Amino acid sequence: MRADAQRNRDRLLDVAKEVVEEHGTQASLRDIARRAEVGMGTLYRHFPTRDALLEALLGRRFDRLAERADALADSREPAEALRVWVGEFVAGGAPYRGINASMIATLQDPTSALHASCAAMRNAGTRLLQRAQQAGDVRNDVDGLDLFALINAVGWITEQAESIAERRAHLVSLVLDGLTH
Amino acid sequence: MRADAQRNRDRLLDVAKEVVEEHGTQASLRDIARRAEVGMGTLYRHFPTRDALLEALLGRRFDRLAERADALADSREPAEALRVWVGEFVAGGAPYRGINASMIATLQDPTSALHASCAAMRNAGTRLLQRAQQAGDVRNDVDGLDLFALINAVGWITEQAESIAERRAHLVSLVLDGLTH
DNA sequence: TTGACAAGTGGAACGTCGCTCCGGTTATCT
DNA sequence: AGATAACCGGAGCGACGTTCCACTTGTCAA
Repeated sequence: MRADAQRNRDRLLDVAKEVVEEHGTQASLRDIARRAEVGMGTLYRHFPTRDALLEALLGRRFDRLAERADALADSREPAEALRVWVGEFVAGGAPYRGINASMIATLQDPTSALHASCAAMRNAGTRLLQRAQQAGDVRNDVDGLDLFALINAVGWITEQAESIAERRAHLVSLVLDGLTH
Repeated sequence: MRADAQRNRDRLLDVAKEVVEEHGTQASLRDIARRAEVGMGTLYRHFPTRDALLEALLGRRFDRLAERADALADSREPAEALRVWVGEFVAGGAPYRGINASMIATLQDPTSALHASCAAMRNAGTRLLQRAQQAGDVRNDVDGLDLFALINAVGWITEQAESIAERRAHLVSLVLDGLTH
């Protein structure tokens, strides 16, 4: 990649991070290009779809959550590991409004640039869940998709209203209690 | 109201119902006007905001859910009444994609045309919850907002993916079990 | 060092949207 | 029948996502 292209790419990512934290994953692409002092063509050259841009922003976050799940599996009791991970999952999505909707959309679209890292993260969560089930801590009629659906649901609702966001930990706790024996 | 105005209003509502069921609460207003064979001015004259249009479409639905809560309170055991109502709440929102987001937004904006009927419905749900708590069926560290948040969260997630929608009843059941002793 | 050219760029253009506004039309009442 | 208030359609504005292409510039071989 040419040096000027690399500069523009870096600059776009910096600005995109800022704008997405401010306006969510539905932020205006034009606005991002404008703030990066770059034409629309340049933005689209580097990130042909909105997902491609989000992938660069969120992919690492997903990877880190997947790693975190594995680390917790090694260091904590099954039920507690699951609890901690879910808490971090929900809290971690907070700064990026719309991230939960993006995750669900991504997971259904195998062509999405985010698909792989998102699926890997979901699988890591599933492993934590199964471990807790084998330990007898979690009821057996729950699978990874149930877990993923519920934690995204709670993540989503906590970004809809400040009064609900304040209860994030409580809502997570209520839902997890429903999964626990 | 003049006869022609009434005709246009009725026609707009018919078409809006159709289009919203097809495209969700974020449906294009221009599209609604077009399909109703009416100008944008006419649409905005009758429904000055998107909420005003939704109010006409969804208000009755909310009222009916509120009444339903009261009826269930009279005819069922507290825990079962809550369970049935929550199930109907979540299932009933299914045909209108985006309804859960609209409800949360509406509830935070007292100027919204939908605010009153939405708040009334939430209060009806809260009464069912409190009744179940007094009967000792539901844990006491849950309030009406927790309940409302959770059922909207589940409602929302079930409109995000067909594979999740299939599990609607199961997810509702998991969440309710978390509230139950 | 220089020249050719692939790689990279910016922004105009198109069709969409929500929303406002207004000149023309028409139902209704006297 | 005529006046008039209510009602109408759609043009216009500034935003959006996305595509496209004429122009500029970094790079590398000669």
